[in-house]
Amino acid sequence: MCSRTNPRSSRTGRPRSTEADTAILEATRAALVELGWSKLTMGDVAGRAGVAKTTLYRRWPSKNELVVDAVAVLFDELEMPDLGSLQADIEHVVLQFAALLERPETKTALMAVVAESTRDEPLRERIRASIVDRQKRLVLAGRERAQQRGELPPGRDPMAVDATDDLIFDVIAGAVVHRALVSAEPVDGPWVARLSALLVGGLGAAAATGGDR
Amino acid sequence: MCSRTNPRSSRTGRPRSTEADTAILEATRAALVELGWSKLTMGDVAGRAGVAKTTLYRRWPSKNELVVDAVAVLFDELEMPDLGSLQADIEHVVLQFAALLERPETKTALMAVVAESTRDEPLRERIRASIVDRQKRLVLAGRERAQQRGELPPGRDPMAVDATDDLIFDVIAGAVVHRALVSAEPVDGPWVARLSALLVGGLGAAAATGGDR
DNA sequence: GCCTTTCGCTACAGGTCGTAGCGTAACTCC
DNA sequence: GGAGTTACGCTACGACCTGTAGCGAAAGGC
Repeated sequence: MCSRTNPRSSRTGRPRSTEADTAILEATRAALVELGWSKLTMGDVAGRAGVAKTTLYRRWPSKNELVVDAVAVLFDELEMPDLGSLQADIEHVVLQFAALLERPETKTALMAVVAESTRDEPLRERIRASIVDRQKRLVLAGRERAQQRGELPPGRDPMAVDATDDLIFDVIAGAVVHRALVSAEPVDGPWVARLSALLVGGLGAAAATGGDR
Repeated sequence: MCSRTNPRSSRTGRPRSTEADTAILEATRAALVELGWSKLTMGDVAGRAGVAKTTLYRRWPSKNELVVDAVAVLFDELEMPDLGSLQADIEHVVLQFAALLERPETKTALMAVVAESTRDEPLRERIRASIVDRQKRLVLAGRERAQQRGELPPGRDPMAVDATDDLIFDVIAGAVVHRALVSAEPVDGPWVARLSALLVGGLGAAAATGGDR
């Protein structure tokens, strides 16, 4: 009833078990691997994690949010070392992303939660914050490096730069997801080389003709 | 027991009601609009269509296949008029595809069935045959026209041409889907212009430097 | 020690799935 | 026109999952 401005956990009472948290998320990933998204149930996850079903519902409102959190941590692996050229940077990050999509947990979960998010705005925001933004940072970093190297012209209009970043991100992430999940073909070296060549060529052509428009 | 080589329906007995077929598919789309993928149930669809639940199960093994068939007919609208240039053709087909993705039926259903298909090979094949191939034909037609116009060099190696078609398809379809469903930003004129400029530039650059490799 | 919150457990109503069984309707072949 | 075959609507059913409620016990802060 008093001032509760401090969101730093609830100061009093029994604290939530962090072990339970990690056990639940781990159990969720295991269930995704074995059962897939559609056959995964809250009761099953609770059993695997060794906790009561009510404990899950105290932390996550539904399967959707639980799975998002369980998969999101996998995206921490994504890194962006400087490989010396824009094309090399693109190829490296695409292969990393593809490896993530090859894992059965993400393969079955990612599209499913995105599908759910088309009718659930808070869920979409959760996905954006914990998964999408994490990928987008890599695009930003790669573009900035390419500009410093002189491979891309320095952006004058910040709006146009943002729009280009958005476009590149949608093209790369979309193409990889579509290749891996819709076409169901391998995202391997040759394909990635073609994709990055197309992108680098397209960016170069755009810069040569009209710039950032 | 006798020879049943003729697959032209089953010759004897009461034929299946084609009215029921169309009513069910229409009811499925209506349910997708109102309820979305996850809350759509077989019983609900049966009620809307005015048929018994058992009638649904006699035709479709599960919700997945039913929804694929219900959404697939929408992709018949996709057409590919010759607009005179590769870039114009790309922009037109992308805007058409985007309009399809804006519809609530497809928005909620498409990603969901693809997610299911990652663990269901027959379902993936059904999606490929009734939805994906229908889109892919447009890419083929656009590429051939561009070659006839001289915008793209004639492909010598058929394997390389196929690979390029696949790449373009994954890039276009993937980018549009990602933009519309993941980024949740509008696929409007300016964005489409940027995307097609990137593609045309990339294809031109690839042709100029190394060709189809 | 008192208060607060979490935990595991059980039980429960509500809803969905997918099937079985029945009598009836529609159509083909003889 | 009758026999055979298949589809239809209807009801009922067991199995499963959801999400919540209520309980006593446990684990922290003050």
